[in-house]
Amino acid sequence: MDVCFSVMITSKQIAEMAGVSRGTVDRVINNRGIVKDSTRSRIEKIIRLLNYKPSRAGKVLVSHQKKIKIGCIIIKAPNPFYDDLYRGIMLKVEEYSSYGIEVIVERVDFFCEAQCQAIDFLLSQGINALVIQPINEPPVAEKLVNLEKQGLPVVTTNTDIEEFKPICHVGNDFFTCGKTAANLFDLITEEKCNIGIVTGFHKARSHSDRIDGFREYVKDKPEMRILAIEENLDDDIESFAVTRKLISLYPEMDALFLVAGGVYGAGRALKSFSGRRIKTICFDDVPTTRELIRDGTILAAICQQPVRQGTLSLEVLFEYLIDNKRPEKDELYTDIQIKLKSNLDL
Amino acid sequence: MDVCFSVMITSKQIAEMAGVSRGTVDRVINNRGIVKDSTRSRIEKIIRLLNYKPSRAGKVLVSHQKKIKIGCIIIKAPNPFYDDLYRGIMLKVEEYSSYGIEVIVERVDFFCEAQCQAIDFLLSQGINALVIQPINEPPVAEKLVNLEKQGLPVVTTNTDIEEFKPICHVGNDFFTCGKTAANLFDLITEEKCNIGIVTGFHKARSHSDRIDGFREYVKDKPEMRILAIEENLDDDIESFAVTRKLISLYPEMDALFLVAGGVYGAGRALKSFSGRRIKTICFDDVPTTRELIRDGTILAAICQQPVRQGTLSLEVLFEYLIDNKRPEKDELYTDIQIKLKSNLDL
DNA sequence: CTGAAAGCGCTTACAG
DNA sequence: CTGAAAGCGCTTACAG
Repeated sequence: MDVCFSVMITSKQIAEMAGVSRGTVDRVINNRGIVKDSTRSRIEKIIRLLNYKPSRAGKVLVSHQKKIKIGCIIIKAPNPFYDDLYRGIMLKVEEYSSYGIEVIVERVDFFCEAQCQAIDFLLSQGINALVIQPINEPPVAEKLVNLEKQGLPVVTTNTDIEEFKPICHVGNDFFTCGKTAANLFDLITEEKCNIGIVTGFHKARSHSDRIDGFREYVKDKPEMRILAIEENLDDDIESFAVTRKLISLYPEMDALFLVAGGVYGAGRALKSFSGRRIKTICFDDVPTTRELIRDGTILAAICQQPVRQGTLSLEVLFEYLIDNKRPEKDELYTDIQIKLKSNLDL
Repeated sequence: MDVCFSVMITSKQIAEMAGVSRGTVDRVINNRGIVKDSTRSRIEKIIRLLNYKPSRAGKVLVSHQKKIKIGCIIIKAPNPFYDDLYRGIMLKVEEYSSYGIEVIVERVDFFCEAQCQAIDFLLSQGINALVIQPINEPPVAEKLVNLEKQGLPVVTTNTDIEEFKPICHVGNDFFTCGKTAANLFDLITEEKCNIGIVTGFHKARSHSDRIDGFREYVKDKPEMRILAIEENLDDDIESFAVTRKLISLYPEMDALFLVAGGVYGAGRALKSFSGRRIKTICFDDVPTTRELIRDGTILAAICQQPVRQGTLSLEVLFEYLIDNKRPEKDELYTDIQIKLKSNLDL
């Protein structure tokens, strides 16, 4: 029988053992102020010996005297995917507000200027840290670079931005997502398929990364052929049109890879060709997609845990502000989940 | 632009506004002691108005005066799956010990008596709550029933036990797991397959639930045929033997469903028939299985997030002890994850 | 270079 | 029925 006990040590105990005050122990632990070398090493030895870890609760309580504020900026758009990210953030907002940490959440339109304004507004509110789902434009990057210069930690969530390095990016490994999609096509078509691809924007990195990952996988599979790639601008009407075009143009097409938005429109297009059987895989779990999976139009969705992305982003900043700890990696990826009809509802 | 502010309210503020002491506010919030009806309703109104939520940090700090102890009993066995559950538990143990909550973790052999002894030991240590991965035997159930009678909350994790109702069971929906396996076979075999099944124990509920879920899915698919079900007693050597037997006995077998342990043994059997191509799906992500997925012997593993099961179990008890809050559901299921070669390493 | 005191938000005896 | 005080573990001025 293996037993493991965990007992709590407090800074008071450390202080008593070292024959000093708690203030001095604090100075050693957090490297503030000057401590005589001999006392410092005596205290450090005891800390190591007892594996002392300061109480989170105590720290949080003190932090309340500092009136910590965290700002969040996420994109406002009719896509219910964004609601999940928002939900994840709000879960933590509630928790943290009970910890005495104020959070200000802004949902802004998909415009560069709107996002810049939101940043300025949050600054005027005196935030100490920022979570942002950034629009990939130079003016936004510039503002973020300035924030970090002022020592204000920034976490980017869900999407990345060039020309700026946050303390941590929380998101999804788009390349591996694309590879996973190809892996799944491989299995469900027994390595032989003629694939049509409908992407959102050629220029959107998240979309092109998924396609790159997909290509990486199929490059060793001569019988998995990519017929064509079309753009749907993440728009359902456009998606309907280009998907129909692909299906008519390529009678041999038996697989459809939906890289981005417009899944509903593509689904409608698929249904309008009732004679054709086209195996389809898409990304992200939104209500209209669920419906298409249930009725068999789409076989699988590859999902990225948007709720988790929201909560994780705030957790990173919490650790940074309260425990003064940077995340271990500068990229934190959520799981790549494959959802079929059977494991859709959980 | 939508903005959402979250500001913290304290019991001190409530007290001031209601013109009472913090003690009285506490009495109202936690229903302890008697409060004059008029003061109570005045305080309650303010609490509702400001949406007051007591500070977690404050509560945790107070709880330290009560010396809370949580006991954990998990099964000790050479299966690395159990190490993941242990790891999940240890993650929270570290966190909670910094909160002043003591946790005692015991890993005990897969024997009814060993588990009963472990329960007695933890009781003698004065635990206030228990997490257990129970062995499904009446003596264990009896002990657990007694604990709950004494008001000691119990959470079962990973596996269930009959004749005892915990405040919450954290685990996996085995039935839906089985359905998902069948769904995946459906996709990768284009609805036509002759399936051999190798289970662990016919009597183990988790194993038979998976098979029931599987059957539920294939019952509408006349071309997905189950050829036979064999037991491998979760043992690799036995697994090797029965898998070989199935493959030789059924030349038409082109799919293999591995329901429980012994995946490595079954993998070796598959490799020994190099001429046959048998599509194989199994459960759980352990090192030997990863190897078989990488080399293509196994196409997919359906996984149950054992680490998450460990952390979640302790989180439930934490909420119960600190916030006096029961979990919303009495069954908390972790996600059903499908892992292929491409999304195995994350 | 170091210590004593006050305070973060909550609950727990105790006093009235 | 209600209030004042002490204390949980930590950090922050302030004093020496």
